[in-house]
Amino acid sequence: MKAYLLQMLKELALLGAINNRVEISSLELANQLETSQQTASRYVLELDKLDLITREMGIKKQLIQITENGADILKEEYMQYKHIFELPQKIRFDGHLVSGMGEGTYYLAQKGYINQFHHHCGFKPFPGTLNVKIPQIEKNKLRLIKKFPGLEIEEFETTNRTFGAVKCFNATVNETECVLVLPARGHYSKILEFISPDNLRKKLDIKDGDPVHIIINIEKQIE
Amino acid sequence: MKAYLLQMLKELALLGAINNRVEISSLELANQLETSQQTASRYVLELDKLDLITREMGIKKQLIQITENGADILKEEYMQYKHIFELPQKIRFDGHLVSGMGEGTYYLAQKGYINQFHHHCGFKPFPGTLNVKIPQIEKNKLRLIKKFPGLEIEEFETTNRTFGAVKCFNATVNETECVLVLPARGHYSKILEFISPDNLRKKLDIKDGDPVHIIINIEKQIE
DNA sequence: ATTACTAAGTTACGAGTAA
DNA sequence: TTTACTCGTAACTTAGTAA
Repeated sequence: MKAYLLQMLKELALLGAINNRVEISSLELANQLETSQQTASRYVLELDKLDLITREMGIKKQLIQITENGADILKEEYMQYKHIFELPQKIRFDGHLVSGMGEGTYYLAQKGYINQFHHHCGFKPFPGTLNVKIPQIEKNKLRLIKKFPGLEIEEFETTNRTFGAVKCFNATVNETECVLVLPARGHYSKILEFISPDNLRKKLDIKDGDPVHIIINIEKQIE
Repeated sequence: MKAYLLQMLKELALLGAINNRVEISSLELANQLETSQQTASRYVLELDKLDLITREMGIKKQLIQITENGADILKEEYMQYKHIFELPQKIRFDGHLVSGMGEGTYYLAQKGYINQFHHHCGFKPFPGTLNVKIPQIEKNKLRLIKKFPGLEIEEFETTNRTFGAVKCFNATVNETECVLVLPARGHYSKILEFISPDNLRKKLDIKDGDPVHIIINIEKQIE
């Protein structure tokens, strides 16, 4: 997202456009942003196109309201600032247990991962990940987590293929300590994968669909 | 300030550059910001020129630290987001009493102001403002206050000159209710002016140099 | 490896203006 | 009054490089 559009979105939020439609002309917006009416108008059109705001044409002025997508972007921004100025905090997710397709087992059978996990985390992971699906709305938290260094497990190659780098964060699932593993690059999945020396599914005594509460510690690194 | 520079400044803050020098190459910054190495390099130069960061050239990479000016800008941004998502909050200042140059008395002798104050605030202001000097570091709070609508007293003209619009906010000075008056446009002064139906200086029993504690209510409008 | 210059390409801006 | 188009110009970006 372009930085200048974020600026405008924030301005609209300050004017109360998150929970209400706000009646504001492009000229008024231009004055707030110290730009021209034309540019403000263009920004509004761009935000609309990106589905970050909705517009209706009022009798004279336009009525603008920020969409959920738009509010999500601002929330993420807010969380970033919070992390800059507030004490390091934990990030919470509510999700529910799902079955992996066995990929976890496949990956955790790779020596390249096992050895690095053992070296950095001090345990040999149970062969298989605990998979938790998180709601779409939490995706901004995920993006935030990825901004933090965590503990990086380097990529490696076998004779067959390359295994990408992953990032690890200390976490708890239903108050039980374990380690979140995220791909270091690439896209966001709605499935979080956790590893542990134990069989987490048994230890937690949970089955598919059960709600789980996750806390990710983004500050303290493993070891 | 340009929106894209703010973005970079925030990125540096997330990397811990507010309280420490951070060793980071322009290429690494470029990857974080999803732009080119050249652009990241240019941003760094611009931020340095604006005195928002300091730089040293390390053995290979540059060492970057955010200056107080830079941190102030980020803090203000943070406060804006806070106001978007948190419950309306009051803004506090600590300052000390100073003498006006008699301008307050002059302005408050103008019918154009008196009538509008009376109409909107329900009282005839005591002829003279209470002037409080606030520290330089609080200037970002002032900028934030100005983002809120408050109650606007319109500009008016006399035969001699034009008197600019002002914004009013409910406030307390040492727990005594009064009204903050700020010029609606133009620059920030380090002197806050308060009006009240009473002679505040007598009512509060304070003299020049005495510390005063101010709370500004940016949400609730007068009447 | 770095940083950062130049030059050319791309995008954004806003005056003028229509609807 | 509005919103938003066109289009000339200003600003920003980046490939190619030098140091």
